[in-house]
Amino acid sequence: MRIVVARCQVDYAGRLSAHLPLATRVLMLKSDGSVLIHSDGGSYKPLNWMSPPCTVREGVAEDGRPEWVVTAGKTDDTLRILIDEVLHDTSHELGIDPGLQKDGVEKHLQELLAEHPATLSDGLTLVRREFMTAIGPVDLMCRDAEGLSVAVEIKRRGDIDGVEQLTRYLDLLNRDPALTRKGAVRGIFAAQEIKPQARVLATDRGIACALVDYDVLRGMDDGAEHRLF
Amino acid sequence: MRIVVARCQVDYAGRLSAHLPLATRVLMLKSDGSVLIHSDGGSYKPLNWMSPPCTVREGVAEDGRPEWVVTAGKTDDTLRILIDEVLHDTSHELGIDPGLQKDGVEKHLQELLAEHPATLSDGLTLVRREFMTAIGPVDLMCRDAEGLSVAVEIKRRGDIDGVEQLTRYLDLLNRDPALTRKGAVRGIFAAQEIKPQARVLATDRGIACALVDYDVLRGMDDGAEHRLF
DNA sequence: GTATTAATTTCGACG
DNA sequence: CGTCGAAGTTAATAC
Repeated sequence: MRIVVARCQVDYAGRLSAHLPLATRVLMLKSDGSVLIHSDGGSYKPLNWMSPPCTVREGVAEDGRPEWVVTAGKTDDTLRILIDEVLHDTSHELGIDPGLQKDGVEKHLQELLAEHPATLSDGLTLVRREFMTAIGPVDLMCRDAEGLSVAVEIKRRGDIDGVEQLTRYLDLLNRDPALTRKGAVRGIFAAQEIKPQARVLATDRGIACALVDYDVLRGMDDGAEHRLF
Repeated sequence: MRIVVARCQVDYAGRLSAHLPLATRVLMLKSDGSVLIHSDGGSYKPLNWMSPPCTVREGVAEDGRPEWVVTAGKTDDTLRILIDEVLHDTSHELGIDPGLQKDGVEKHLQELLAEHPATLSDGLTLVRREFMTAIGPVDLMCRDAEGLSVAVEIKRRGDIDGVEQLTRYLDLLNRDPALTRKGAVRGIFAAQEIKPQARVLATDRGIACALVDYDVLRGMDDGAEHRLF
């Protein structure tokens, strides 16, 4: 990993064209050839970058200033960094990283709701997780107290396309005589956060919305484990 | 901007929980308080980070090692960086960045197609760009050689949700007597790349697909400008 | 390897 | 200031 602080201009040509005027920035050159150009702000996204696999060629521009040309391996994307003044230049051996361990993403949410379906609607019991249909898997297929089938779509953030997805599933499921014997399949849209537009669309289509609290669910899970002893 | 290379452990608690085992990494501390933790690989995304606004508090862990605690302003997100050994530590004044100038995004695609609607379908002429409806603006509203209304949805990458979007527009537009006097409103799904599933869904719903070549369109635009002289 | 989906998405525009 | 849609999205996972 090489870290350079330099006054520079940058031009990118590839899927789009982009230009960075002369200013002081941090250039990160990773060992896989990838390059990141960071300013002192924004967020984790660099102002410009080149994704691996790619190679950096250090050359000299017409006016004699150093110019680094980064080219992608497969595509014809090109990143040109014209160096005006180098303020800092160091290299460090980092080694390979063991990587990030995550907990609390959508998969975990689905696991917890599969164990506690009644938190979505009273009397709900799980029939199957990842219930396969011709157009994809329904997150949870349940049955309510009256024996009616209920399809549950789970999102971390409930957006309009999640409602569309559940609608497609319901359209298909309601053509299945085995599922609709006692009545139409109901839909529940479950998420930690539901956008207003998504809620409106869901309600309009007769789909119930359920807000999910991950911490509460995890707490219930602990309780269940305790009761086993 | 402060750049630190250190052997460290990291723990994040917030929207999810995440952990990074002990390893050597690059820590970027931006002047707005945000922190990026980079390894020597991956892509432009850091292994872990904290978005601004946030504040870094440099403290000491129970065992005496330095521990940096980054807390978000509004939420209760917390990032803990336990420092095992500092290998490098420098600060640099970067100043505010003039920012990135882009060219070639969806807006430009829409501008070019508005000038050359016939490339989508023979005899097509533009009625209006950003034609407003109750559920949002239709990218291009056109008329074909027979005088029928044609709604065009433009995407850089044509995905299934783009087809859903156009379908919603068409449902609404086809209830407008002024538009449907000569017949139903047709739909054209235009994109630089159309995913197979999106194409199938569009075709199934009677929506035409049109592949758009940005470079060719830009070329036509140049030609048009030349012909003015 | 390809295609689909989630993401601590981030970022910009618009009402 | 929230909401909505695009992004050079990237990254993981299923097929």
